[in-house]
Amino acid sequence: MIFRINQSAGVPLYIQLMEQVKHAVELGALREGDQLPTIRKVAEELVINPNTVVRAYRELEHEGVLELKHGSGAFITEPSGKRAPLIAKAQAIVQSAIDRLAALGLTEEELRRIFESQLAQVRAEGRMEKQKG
Amino acid sequence: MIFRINQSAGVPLYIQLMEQVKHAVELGALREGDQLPTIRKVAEELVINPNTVVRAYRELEHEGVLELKHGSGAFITEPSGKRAPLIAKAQAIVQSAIDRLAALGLTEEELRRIFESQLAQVRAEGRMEKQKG
Amino acid sequence: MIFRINQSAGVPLYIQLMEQVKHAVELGALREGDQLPTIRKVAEELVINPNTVVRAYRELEHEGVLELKHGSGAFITEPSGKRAPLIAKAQAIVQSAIDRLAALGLTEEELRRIFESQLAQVRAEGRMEKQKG
Amino acid sequence: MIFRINQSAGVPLYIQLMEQVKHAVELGALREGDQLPTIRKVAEELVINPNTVVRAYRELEHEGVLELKHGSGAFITEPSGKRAPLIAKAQAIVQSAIDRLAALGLTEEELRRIFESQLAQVRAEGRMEKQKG
DNA sequence: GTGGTCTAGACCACG
DNA sequence: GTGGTCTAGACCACA
Repeated sequence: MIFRINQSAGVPLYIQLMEQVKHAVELGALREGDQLPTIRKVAEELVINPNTVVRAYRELEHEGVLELKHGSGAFITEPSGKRAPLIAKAQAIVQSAIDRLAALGLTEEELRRIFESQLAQVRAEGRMEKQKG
Repeated sequence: MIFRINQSAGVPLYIQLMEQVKHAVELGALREGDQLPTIRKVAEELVINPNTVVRAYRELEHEGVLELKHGSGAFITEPSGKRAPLIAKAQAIVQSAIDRLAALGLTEEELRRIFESQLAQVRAEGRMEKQKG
Repeated sequence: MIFRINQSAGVPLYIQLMEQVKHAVELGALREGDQLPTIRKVAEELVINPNTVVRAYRELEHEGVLELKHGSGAFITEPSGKRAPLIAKAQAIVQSAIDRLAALGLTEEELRRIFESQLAQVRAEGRMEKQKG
Repeated sequence: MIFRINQSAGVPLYIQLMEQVKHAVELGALREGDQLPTIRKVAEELVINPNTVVRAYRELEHEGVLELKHGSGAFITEPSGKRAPLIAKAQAIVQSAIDRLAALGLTEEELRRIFESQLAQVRAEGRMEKQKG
């Protein structure tokens, strides 16, 4: 697992780290029992505050994605490899939609706004899962 | 123009106001030269502090969406009514994609993560507009 | 006397009007006793609030540049045509300096900042006139 | 970086702060990556409200001069040290012109008006940079 | 510790 | 009546 961050993206660093772990888990790149790099190592590589990595790992632990074992490290807990094909399919759908939207000449910000507003609609209609299922 | 806010959404109020103005402009509901409700009126209607509205209007001014005229009011500057049909088409595309994704049983958060990661890819490949065109 | 204004320059409209009258007086285009266009006429031509013109004329009256005569109009009071050649010389000096600065590739904002900071220095050293002399 | 303000200059405090940061950047006194004093420290030193400093910093962020990093501070973004000698030359030109003008017996206000009108001419003729280059 | 958001309300400047 | 600036101070989020 190698992390990449964007210091000036507006997105909190710990969120960026969390997303990457989740993404890797969803794709099956990280599986149950796999060990994540140590907090110290991640912080050194990215030249960020160790507390930031601690926070990312803590939040992931709360979400049940990984488990922090004192003195031995952080390990993936979720048995989620089976979702990989489903995620792949979803990616294809999203990719196709974005391609069509980009062809319309929309900017990224507009696209994001439309996405969020349509999503809000679906949410309001209760047609969306809230927990994994 | 009537504003609606959600005090407990985690999203800053001034951002919510900004989004609504932008959205209205994109849809053509607000056109160049249209006057927005005064800062005080908005603040009173929503029962929020006028400074919060000031901030939303000022940021929109920075983005070139509106112009604040001292002593006379806030006016839309962007000539963007013609984008309405384009936006409508984009909404249809997004809606359809979200429907298919929701049917797969994905959660909102997963969907958002996939959307952002595919978007990042398109951005990296330079296939996306940065400014309105 | 024909006025021109820039609604979105950030500079108050009444200041813009004042500047134009003063400039015309300095150049000798307006002389003692000359009548200025009526407030109503100016307001109609520029499509601005008559109060704005009133304010410009009032401030100029305070500065002794013109005199408002009830029922008959606004008239230049200042006997300042003799400064015309001096102003012309000053314009030449400024023009030459600006040309050299523009050639250096400086932006307008940078130039203005440098101008103000050097001016502040001269002012601090007391080498500048405060009243006309 | 040490700030100085003039409470009774008519110029908004946040503008005064902005100018000083820009000036320091142009002169090379502040370089890319340099950290500015914290909002609270500036507010305490000048005995002004922290929000006023926030506004100055935020506007500078809009202009791309600095970057506010949540939780860690404000940092200069602009790579502009090489302009220092150019600015020094410009200052000399301006200083010389102002000296000659002051010798003519012009007041500060007249000088400023002439400066602005000649500048407007150069601008209209397109002989001036708009962006840094 | 940092910056980010928001409130409550004063006083000024512009049209 | 408009927007513009500033204060005093609370509470939250991030590193």
